[in-house]
Amino acid sequence: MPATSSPLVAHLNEAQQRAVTLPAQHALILAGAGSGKTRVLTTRIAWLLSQGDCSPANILAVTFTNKAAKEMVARLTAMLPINTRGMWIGTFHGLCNRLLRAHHRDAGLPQLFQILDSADQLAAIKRLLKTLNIDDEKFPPRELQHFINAQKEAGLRPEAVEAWDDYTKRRVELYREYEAQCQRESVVDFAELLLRCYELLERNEPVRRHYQGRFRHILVDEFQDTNVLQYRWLKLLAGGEPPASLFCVGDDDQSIYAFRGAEVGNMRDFEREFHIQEVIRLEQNYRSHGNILDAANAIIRNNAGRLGKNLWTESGAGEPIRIFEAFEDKDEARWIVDEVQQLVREGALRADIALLYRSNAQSRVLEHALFSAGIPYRVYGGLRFFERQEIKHALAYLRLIANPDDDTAFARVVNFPTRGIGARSVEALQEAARTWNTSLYAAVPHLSGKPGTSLGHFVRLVENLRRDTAKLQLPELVDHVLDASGLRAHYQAEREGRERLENLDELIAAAANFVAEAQADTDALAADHALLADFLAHASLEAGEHQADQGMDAVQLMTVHAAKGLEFDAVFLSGLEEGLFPHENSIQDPDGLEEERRLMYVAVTRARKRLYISFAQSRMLHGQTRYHPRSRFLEEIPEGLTRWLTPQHPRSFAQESSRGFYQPPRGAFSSRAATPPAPKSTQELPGGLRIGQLVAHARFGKGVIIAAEGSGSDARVQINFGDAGVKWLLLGVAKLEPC
DNA sequence: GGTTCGACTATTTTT
DNA sequence: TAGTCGAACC
Repeated sequence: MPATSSPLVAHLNEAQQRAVTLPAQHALILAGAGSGKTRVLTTRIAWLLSQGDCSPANILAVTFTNKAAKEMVARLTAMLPINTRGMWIGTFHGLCNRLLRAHHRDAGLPQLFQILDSADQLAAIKRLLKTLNIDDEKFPPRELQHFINAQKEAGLRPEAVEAWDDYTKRRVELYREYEAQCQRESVVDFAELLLRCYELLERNEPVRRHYQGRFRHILVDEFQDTNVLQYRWLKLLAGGEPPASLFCVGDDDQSIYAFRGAEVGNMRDFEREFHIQEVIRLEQNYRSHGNILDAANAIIRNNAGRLGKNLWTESGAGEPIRIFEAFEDKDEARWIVDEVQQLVREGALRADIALLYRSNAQSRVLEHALFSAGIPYRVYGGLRFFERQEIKHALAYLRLIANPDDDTAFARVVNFPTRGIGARSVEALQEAARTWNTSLYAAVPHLSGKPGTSLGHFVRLVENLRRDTAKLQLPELVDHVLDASGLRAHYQAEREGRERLENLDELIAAAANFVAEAQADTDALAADHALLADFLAHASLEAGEHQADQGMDAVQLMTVHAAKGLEFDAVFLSGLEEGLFPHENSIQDPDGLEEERRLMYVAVTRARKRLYISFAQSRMLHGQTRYHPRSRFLEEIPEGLTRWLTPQHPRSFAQESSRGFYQPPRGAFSSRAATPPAPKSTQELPGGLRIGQLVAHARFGKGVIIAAEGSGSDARVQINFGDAGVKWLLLGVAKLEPC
């Protein structure tokens, strides 16, 4: 049967069909925003299976987020009558966890090893520094955490890190100590999951051969987001004899995670190293109207070194992009709220409207305006379920049941709820643990004298928990721990404890849910508390939903990063100002600026029908009023695509000079040095002057008009005379010559 | 052992 | 401005 006549691919466009029906070979699919990427990925799997020469067990599909993995499974289940159970579909971390559990001995880990999330890792590092008596001013824990993760993500163990200066040498030493601590405590951080798994496959030939033989087709989602180690991991798995087919889908233009190690260069490397003959481009967009796509294309064209791609659509041009200039951030927010209300009056669903911004701090003004207007809204970001304090406490007790040597968990709850074990006792215990080279838990018997008693109680509590829960089902186990640990009583006594108690109950529900899903899967439980360990891994690997009432029809607020992969009928993109978007920390560096531009590209392509872009002349930031010129990205949108809702002022001094030859000094965006707002009342200044104009003054020399206010005989302008400083001059008094 | 006060800091974030 | 964190204090 010819490929195109198969019902599986009949509804796909030509490029999609080509991608889906490729023979078993390596492939790179450049999938533009809204081009049906997930559809291609899932249909490809279905296609492979329908061809009859591979079984579900031969498929490995890798994603970055649990959400993406779940969606893939859901779509596949809808598409295929078969069960997806034999397939390995999951996140890099989830799959590595699975491999490490299955081969824990070969990987040098106990079966019930625990997974540290970022917060746990940071706590572990702080504890390490304390034990080693190291000044955390000189080695800031966060920075050290970043250093360690960066090494691991580059595939480097301490002995492989090149260190020339003393500072780096010292950090490498701490990396080594940190590793030893983790090993002692049987815990593994996120980066370690990947590195350990990579090393397992690399060093253990039978294991490697087994998986290389099993996975005939490896499919990768969001390939542009892979880091060095993830790419190596993929190469290793695909590098059997015969090799598996690597099917990578990605979009270099949507690479916005370089700051956390993503390596866009992997796409080029893949193309070269795997001799990809033909990169398939999915350029037909099914999401946005033409004007929006044209704007996105025009913006991203300013980036160098792209793999190249141009989005197009069959739907019409649609509406122009609306641009609004506000006096200050509050006005911007008010205007957005007015427009939102108008849209809702016209019948739009609030949930189809998104308010996007570059950084979280910007949400405050918007929330305030929405709240005042009584519009329901939902903010993405912030604490997630498994990151909540009370949940973390409960999990710490559960972790001690699974593994009492988990010092992070031990330290977290040894005195919570308080049971008279103060900092002194813990310090003494840490000292003992160090001398005897044991975990905190195991060090308790070594302590003699008075501090032993309350610590002894705690150890007995953990022992009892282990014993009493051995025969319990997971939800009952959790329930028992909440009571026996005193957590429930603690929050019951607390005034504001109501919500926390509800969350604890929610944890029991989550456990029940987990058991139900685990039973649906085949995996039988082997050791005691094995299911508990699985549940704990699940809690670490999947921090859960981003809060909030989902049911309600609410306007969606989020950062541009968080919006990646989502789409909305109407998108408001606010704060399009130099220093904010592009962010000032990225402006100096060409690569940073290109990543900001990709971020802008992502933002624009979120909109289906209507896109609003706004900026404010002044904005409250860090307790200071700051004046930012409008973003250069606005200038990159062709004029024919936009409609200014406010008069379009020419770009001012700072705007012109911030690009090209003149780099403003650092801090140029602070209130002192930059451009105050041009008041609406004096947009056209007397005498044919305008903001941004170069003028000459008899005493101060040449300068640029950067602001104006007042009218009539009161009209004043602010001029930046360079060396002579910034002055306010009365137009009626000062003699200014345009030049 | 818990509270309060002042200093400090301030993109983007999944696993 | 506002939120977090650590140290001093009760």
